[in-house]
This record gives sequence, structure tokens and C-alpha cells, in this order.
Amino acid sequence: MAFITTRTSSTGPARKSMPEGPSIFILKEETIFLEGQKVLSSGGYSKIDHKRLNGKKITGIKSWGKHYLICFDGFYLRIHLMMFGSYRINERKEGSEPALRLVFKRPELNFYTCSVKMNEGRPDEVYDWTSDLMSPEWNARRALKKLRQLKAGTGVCDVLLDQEIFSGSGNIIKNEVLHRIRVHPYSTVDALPAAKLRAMAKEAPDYSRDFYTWKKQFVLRKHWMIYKKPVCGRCGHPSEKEHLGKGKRLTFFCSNCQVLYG
DNA sequence: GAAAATGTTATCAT
DNA sequence: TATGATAACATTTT
Repeated sequence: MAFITTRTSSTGPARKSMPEGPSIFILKEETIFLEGQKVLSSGGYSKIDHKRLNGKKITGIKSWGKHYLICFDGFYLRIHLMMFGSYRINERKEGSEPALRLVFKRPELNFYTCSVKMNEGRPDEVYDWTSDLMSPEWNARRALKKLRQLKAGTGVCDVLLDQEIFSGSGNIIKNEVLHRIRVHPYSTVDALPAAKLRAMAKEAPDYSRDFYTWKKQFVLRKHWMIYKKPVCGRCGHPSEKEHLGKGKRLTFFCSNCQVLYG
């Protein structure tokens, strides 16, 4: 067990937490080496059938939006980090019981404060990979089609958090994409010109890619143009913030740069 | 130390 | 029935 270390979050290297799609994609990359490995033991407080995992070989490590998927023959685990979830690879978080601990011959994988579900079948039967912003199968045309099918009056804030359309987008991505395409968060989707819809379908995956790159370099927040910024990163105009949309999520915007439609 | 927050789902009220 | 408000879950940062 000498390879297992414990670290406090303050002294640890990267904070392995906080979940929007790109962060989950990074988690997938960090653990893809587990494919083909056998689970020696499974534990943690999550109420899944841990015994079922013993001796089972991982057939795939996947992600869809904010879902992290550990696949086995005939079933898979779906882990969602929610708002406060975190994970450690080859480490244990001090003073925390994991929701899930998978022990392998070499590494150990720990998940904390998250939702763990065991589902039957294969992810391919359930997930539409073309809506995953980080997937090579992402399909902007399909997103545009879904955007056009929304009922009138749907807000742009809600749409950019809709996991069926922009799987993996979270509040940061929402804020930054609206700022990039210069759309005011009060706008409704049906009122957007076609060019703005196309811009949304382009920038959502583009910003997600940037998020991914910057997050890996630990410079994500340095690049925020509007999210949590007192002034607009483009024009310097003082920014505003309001709790908007169905979830009343904090939304930052520049009323100078971002145009209201609808 | 209170408040807020990179999220979702269940339940109750209207 | 459908929509919406609210609760619930639990951790770290500001």
C-alpha cells in the first residue's frame, strides 16, 4: 500500500474536483489506463452491489457530458460528481469516506461526495454521443435541429445548461459562450438570428475545448472573460450579474457587448 | 463564520 | 397534467 498517499487539498497538486464536461473528460483520460484491468475489491458508502464488481474486468472507461462511466460486461457504473464531488487516483482524501473505492492490482481509484449508479446494459444503448460537447462525435447540425424544436420563449440560459442538447455544459460554459457570441442572457432562443444559433452551436464545443486545455494547464480562471469578472474582458464595461433561468444560476454579462434578442 | 457555488433529482404546491 | 418552487444531498472557497 506504499503507493497510496494522503494529501490535504491545500497541499495537493491539482484539485481533482468541480465538474463540467471538460473536467470529466480529463478524468476519463487520466483513468483510461484502467481499461482491461480487474477490480480486486470495491467499497465505499454508495449503495451499489459492490460484490458484483469483484474480479470483473473493466471493458471501457467513457464519459458523456458530466457522466463518468466505468463499463463492465453487461453493466456499467455511472458516476456523477454533482456540485461537490471529487476524486483521487492513487491517493486517499484525508478525513473522508469515499462513495466508491475501486482497488486494482496497481492503482486505486476513490470517488467522494458523488452519485454512483449501477446500470444494466451498455452506455451505447442509452447515450447519444453526438450531443456530448467533448466527443469526436459531437454534431452541431443535430444541436441546431434541437434548438429549432424548442418551444417558443425558452431562454438561452436554460438551453446552454440543457444536457440533452449541450451535454457537459455547465454554468461557466454557459456564461462564457453567451459572452463569446455576444448574446444577452435575457434572450430567448426563438428570437436569435440563424447566425447566432450557428455561433452558439460552434462556440459551445470550441469553448469546451479551451476549457479543457486551460484546465489542464491550471489557467482556467485566468481566461474567464465574463464569469466572475467585475468588468467585461472584451470592452472593459462594468459587468452585471443576476440569477437567471430555471435553476436561477448566477449569470454574468456585459450589457455593452451582449445584444438582447426577443 | 456565513454565504455561495463548475449540479441534479424528488417532492410538494399551484 | 403540467409547471414551478422548494428541499435534499454535501464540500470547499470567498
